[in-house]
Amino acid sequence: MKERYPLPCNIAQTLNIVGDRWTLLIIHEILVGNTTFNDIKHNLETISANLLSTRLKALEQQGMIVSELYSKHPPRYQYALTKKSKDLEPVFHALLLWGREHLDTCYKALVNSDTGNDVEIGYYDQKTGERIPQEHLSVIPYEHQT
Amino acid sequence: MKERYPLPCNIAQTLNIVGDRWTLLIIHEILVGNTTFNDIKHNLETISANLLSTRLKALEQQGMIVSELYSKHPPRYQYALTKKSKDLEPVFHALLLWGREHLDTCYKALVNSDTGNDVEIGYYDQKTGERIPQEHLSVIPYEHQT
DNA sequence: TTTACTAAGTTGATTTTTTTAACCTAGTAT
DNA sequence: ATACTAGGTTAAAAAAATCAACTTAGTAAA
Repeated sequence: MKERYPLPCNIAQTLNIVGDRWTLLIIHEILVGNTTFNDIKHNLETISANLLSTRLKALEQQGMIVSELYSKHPPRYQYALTKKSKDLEPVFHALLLWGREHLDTCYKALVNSDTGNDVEIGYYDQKTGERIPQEHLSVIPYEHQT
Repeated sequence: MKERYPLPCNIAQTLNIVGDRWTLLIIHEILVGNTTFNDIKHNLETISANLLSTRLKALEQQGMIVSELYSKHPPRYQYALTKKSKDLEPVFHALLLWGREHLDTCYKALVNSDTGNDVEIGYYDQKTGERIPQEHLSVIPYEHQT
């Protein structure tokens, strides 16, 4: 595995996996239910077949997706997300909300289906469940396992 | 402006602005306080000077950063984030947390500075302030302004 | 006052990635 | 028999990124 960003940083290392052109959009298509090669290809409109093929293979190698034969005769595949890529949802939501705020033309909103109100991202203490104000967030070095 | 991803999707349009190689990492460097050309360059290690130069110009055109002369003699510039790019913080936090969970070697953690506990991303209703469980989140089309 | 060094880049050549376009193999449908 | 669809592959061309050298203006040291 060649590393594009050889930096000791979660963000850089995460982008080594999902930061290639089209990759996040491909995962997002599968997430919203477009599971076959052509579904994805048609929805992403301008992606080329060979690049989609390359990306799907790389994602499978990374354990981000699995491909399964859903029809033997004729052979037809469909792609499914693993937990690893489903866990990107907050990234997608964060990008969507940024777009809602800052794009000239916004296409989607994230709402509370109970109230119809707009949703915002917040930070919560994993143990106490309490909401944490921005000022109390702290990025700390994490001594890692070898 | 040539659009890389010509799709009616907040995520694609947002990635048209910040999805180019190195771009998010450059913004992140400025966010953590590395404000001069060489600060950024040295911290990103393998980025080339011309690409950094190109990206900074594009980001300035997009209103993501501003450059200011901080020394007239000799002329020295430093880059600062605008609200537009500061609002990417949830994206960075989401990427960091994904890395914390899924990278083989994780470098950083996001904690509650009061308790030292790990932080997780959650969603709350903009009006009521209540926390919203995943199942009640809904992405809806947003009729946009011309 | 020549030499070396730093900040903040620019320029041009090379390499890597992406895109474009054509092609392929099964199987289906008409 | 002909056309069409799913799910790709291959090769060539174009675009983007990297590498290496160079620039300009100022500072510092000998």
